[in-house]
Amino acid sequence: MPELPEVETIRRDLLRRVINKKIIGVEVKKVKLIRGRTDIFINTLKGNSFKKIKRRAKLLVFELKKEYLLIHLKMTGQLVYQKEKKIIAGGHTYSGQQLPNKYSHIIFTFADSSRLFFNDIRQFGYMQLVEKKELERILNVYGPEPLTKEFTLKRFKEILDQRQTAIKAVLMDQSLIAGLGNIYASEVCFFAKVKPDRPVKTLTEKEIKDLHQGCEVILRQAIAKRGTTANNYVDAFGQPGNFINFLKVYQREKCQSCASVIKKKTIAGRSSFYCPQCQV
DNA sequence: CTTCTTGTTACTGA
DNA sequence: ATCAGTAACAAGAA
Repeated sequence: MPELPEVETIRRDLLRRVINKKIIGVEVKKVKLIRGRTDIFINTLKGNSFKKIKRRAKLLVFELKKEYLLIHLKMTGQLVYQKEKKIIAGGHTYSGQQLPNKYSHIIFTFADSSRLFFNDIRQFGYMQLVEKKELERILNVYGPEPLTKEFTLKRFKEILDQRQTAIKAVLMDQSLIAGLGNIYASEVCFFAKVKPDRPVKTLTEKEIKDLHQGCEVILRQAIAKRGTTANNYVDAFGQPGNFINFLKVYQREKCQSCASVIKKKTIAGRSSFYCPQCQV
């Protein structure tokens, strides 16, 4: 499930490969993954090029000459970049995984014959063209980016203030804090030694401080390890992330710190993992 | 066959 | 009007 570290990894992977390359082909195999009109989508992208790639929460923003292409991977979306197919002896094509596959729903071809595949098993992800005004309206709904300096302890306290719900629900709410999903919200709670179902109003000063610090520490570590492949996430080169080896509680059977059996409980409609020994 | 997976949103009720 | 909780979406794995 791509969350902030996974989406950021893809963004950085793609930066040097696709920026300013002319898009010469746009193949749409599944119209439902495009929000808005498909003909406008294709006509706008053909001959265009990406000037910048930004990320807000889990949303990728590709800046075109005039408009913006939004890409959300939701749960099973992949963005995989491949250079021109190499033909080896015997006529077989060589590449890591053979693309396109049956889940490659949208394919961009660049002038140098390299391609960008949008794969999505469950077809929840989407691409959408927006004008600047609409972009601002969409991005304004998100809470602060946890890896920027606007995410101060003071701001975090303001976000928690007066809230009548569990800490993990707050961490996962994109309108309050941008980019954390089920995996990293669970890991941040472990970092702060706080049970995910703790009502926000019962948190101590130190716990709040640790939760705030945990957001930054966990996300930075996860980016350094190129994200978590718990299911089918891959980076822009089709490679899995390595942070799964560093997860403390998410989908673990035993606590990586004290070997207690990890407990599982549904919070805010999502399965939450925690150590009954380490977390209070 | 049933159950489980999760990001986002529409909807419901307080 | 605001906030919190939940069902629904969808398709594949076990």
